[in-house]
Amino acid sequence: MSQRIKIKALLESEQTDINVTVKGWVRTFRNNQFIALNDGSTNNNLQVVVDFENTDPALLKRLTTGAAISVSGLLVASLGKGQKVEVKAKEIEILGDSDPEKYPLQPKKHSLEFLREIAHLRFRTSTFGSVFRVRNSLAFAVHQFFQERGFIYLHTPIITASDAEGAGETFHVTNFDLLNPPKTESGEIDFKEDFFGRPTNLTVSGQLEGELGAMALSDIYTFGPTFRAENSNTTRHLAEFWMIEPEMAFYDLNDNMDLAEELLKYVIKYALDKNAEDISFLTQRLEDEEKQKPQQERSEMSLLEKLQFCLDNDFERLTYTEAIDILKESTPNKKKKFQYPIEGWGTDLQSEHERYLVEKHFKKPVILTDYPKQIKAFYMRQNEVDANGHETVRAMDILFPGIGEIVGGSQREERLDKLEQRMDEMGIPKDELWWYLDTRRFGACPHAGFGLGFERLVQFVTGMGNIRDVIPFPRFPKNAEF
RNA sequence: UCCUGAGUAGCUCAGCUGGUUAGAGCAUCUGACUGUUAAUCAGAGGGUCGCUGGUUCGAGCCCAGCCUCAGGAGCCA
Repeated sequence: MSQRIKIKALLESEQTDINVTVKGWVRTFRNNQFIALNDGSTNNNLQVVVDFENTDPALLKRLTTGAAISVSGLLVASLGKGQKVEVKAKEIEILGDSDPEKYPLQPKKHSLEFLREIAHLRFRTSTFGSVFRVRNSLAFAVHQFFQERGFIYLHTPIITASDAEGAGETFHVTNFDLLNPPKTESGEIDFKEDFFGRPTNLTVSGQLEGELGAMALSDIYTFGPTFRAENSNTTRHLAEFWMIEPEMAFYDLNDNMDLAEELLKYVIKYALDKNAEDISFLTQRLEDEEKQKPQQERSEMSLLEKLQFCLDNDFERLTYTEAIDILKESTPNKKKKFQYPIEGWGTDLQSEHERYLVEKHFKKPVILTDYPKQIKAFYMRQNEVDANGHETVRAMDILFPGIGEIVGGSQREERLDKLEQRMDEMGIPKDELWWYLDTRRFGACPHAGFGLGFERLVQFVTGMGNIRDVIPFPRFPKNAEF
């Protein structure tokens, strides 16, 4: 018996009239003779032709949607129009039956909402097959990008006692009996008795530890899961998501922006090359979906065009202050179309403002820098006070069309006195972060880094509207199934 | 968490101003056909109308509470 060949390789094969063995899952069985077989190696199905007149009817009945089968036969040029080659089956073995009365996936269109409820089976659909092949390519490309540039992949802890954002809602980690935790004499929970001897939580970011690595290895990156216990119910938030966080010694904010832009273009290019068929399928899927919408809400560019456009154009870079000026003078602001009118300098931009800048004004990815100090984290490097008395920090956010903030980063504050002063102002406990402050005591140097939300990147490249559809098993409020 | 909308067959939905046996398309099953591309044609089966309570002679429809989902907002990646 010939060895099993994956369908992707088989469809690309130049040879015909050879014996092959393929294994996969039945998508459809048409006309009692045509099996559309898929094994996940490609979005395309292989057509297997069954000689139904000389095949046991009992076997034909078991060729149902979802069944796992093994087929041996002759690879031949197809007589039909939909495909170049097909396999004339000589031998079919049912490896796993699939009861059509109970199998939830039908040979028809399903809503993404329904498929989310059967996330364990949705990999078997064309859409999710493509999404997760693209996700895989993007993850690989991230590693390749950094490895080519001599970055060290650093594993930062999942369980930590620190909270990098200062205020992010965290998931607690404990092995206490929650109904009966040890108490101190004053009646409070006694964390000295807990597993780690102190309160701990799942990490919200590997940044602080990443900085420690960069202060010796020069260029590091992390790529791992992070956790936020925020009750966010949106198409852009998850309780468990993957983040890429490079941290570079001797980088300033411009170097940081250059690297981030280069990374994004590199991984998008990689996916476009590697997953051309998947992205073309997803482009078509999105187009079909957009046809349902009124003309005004449809996007001007197709998914493929959007990705190509992103590669071909420099991201627009401007300061927060410049952005405020543009927004102040913008038509929607003057016509009072913004739900939150631009009042003046100092408040954070709302989603509608970011969308205006990216989707209407510049019509391309935008990097905003130098945000007001008050709305950003303690570790961002402080700028000199400007002529208008504005206090800003060396922060940068990359905004993408349809996604919003995809990257957030900054040049870090390396000056111990400035950093401590800021921590005091913001009520960050210095004693708990003694190890972080040590990097400013011993051989401090200018450095910078950013965080890239991996799922938001996958959303952008696949065109999927809901972030819950670009991670295999999404974690969000009231849901931890699978 | 807030705002808006939704929850009716396996899926996608319709169901009027409250009225007696709750419908369609697709899927499934049975039969026919056999080079199909989400095959086609004929027929059949399939429902705790999200849950709990209330109003009413009578509730899928009205009211209250709860649950879940979707879109938007906030928080952010």
